[in-house]
Amino acid sequence: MQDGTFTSPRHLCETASQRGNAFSADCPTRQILDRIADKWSVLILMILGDGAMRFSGLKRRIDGVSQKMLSQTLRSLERDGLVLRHVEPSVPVSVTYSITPLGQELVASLRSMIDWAETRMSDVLSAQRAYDGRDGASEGGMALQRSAVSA
Amino acid sequence: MQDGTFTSPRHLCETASQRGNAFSADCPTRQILDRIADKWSVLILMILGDGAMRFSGLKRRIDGVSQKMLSQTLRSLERDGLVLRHVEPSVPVSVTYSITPLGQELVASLRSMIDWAETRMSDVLSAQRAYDGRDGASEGGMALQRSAVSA
DNA sequence: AGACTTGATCACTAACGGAAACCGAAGGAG
DNA sequence: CTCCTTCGGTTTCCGTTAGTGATCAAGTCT
Repeated sequence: MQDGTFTSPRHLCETASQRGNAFSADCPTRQILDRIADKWSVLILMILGDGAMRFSGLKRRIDGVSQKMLSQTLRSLERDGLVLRHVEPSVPVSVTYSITPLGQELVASLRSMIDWAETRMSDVLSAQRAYDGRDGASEGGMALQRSAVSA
Repeated sequence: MQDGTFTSPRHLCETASQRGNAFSADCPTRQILDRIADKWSVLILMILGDGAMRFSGLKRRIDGVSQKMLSQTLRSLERDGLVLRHVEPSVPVSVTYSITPLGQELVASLRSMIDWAETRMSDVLSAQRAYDGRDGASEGGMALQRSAVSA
């Protein structure tokens, strides 16, 4: 039965083509997707897309991020070539982060994603309320629904 | 000192404005961002953006996803009003998932994000290789670098 | 009856994420 | 000199979550 896991087409990815395929599990694109499809990465890139900023500035701007996640995410983004880290050996060390051209390309897509989330927020919220209120109501004949198995 | 955490501007969000602000921790947009900034959500929405598909079809198409994560992610997306779930009480139950107009809007942004990831994959990979090889090389005077504390 | 299909769920483990402590260098107060 | 502070982190502890494999329920075919 588990053999079925491997019968799916591996798609072409590690072949000569320079283009990745996010749907194939072993394609590096999948790792990259997992990295950039991250709450903190998106917010950091969005901010740095508007200009360089110091560590403490990012922490102040991104409400609710912990030092650990901020430095960890910044290091990932630096490793991926999306942000630059500049250390100023001043009195107390001052570290400035900026975005690379490669990262700037990505920011454009992310911006439209955030824009969608901010404008459609209320639609999503009402959909959630509708979904949460649908269960246990006047539905009587749906034997194959999720509620039928929950016992 | 910890009071500083709360001195940051809460931005306007739960006010009269219908528009969210992803940078404020208590704005619903943040939750929505966390939901859609997810590997599996992105891949599912991308596929459903091309047309409806059954559970097993999605599982076959998205290489490496488990049944649990697939049904779990699909239910989240359904709750958020991004996908529709249609149960066909046929011989073995057949469940078809399709995208909503709201979800279709989002797919456009996601597509450009994936497109970036697939085309820039090699750039990111070479940046990663450069970053991983930078440590322990001919750097002699960088006392404030990360390597100084790693001992 | 036994095996198989489809979609969902359970038990369990590995990894993630947050709070807070600690660090290391430099500067100032007492 | 010792204590305390700032900046940019790292480490530790621990709860939550993601992820895997096995299982389940219903129904059909052999």
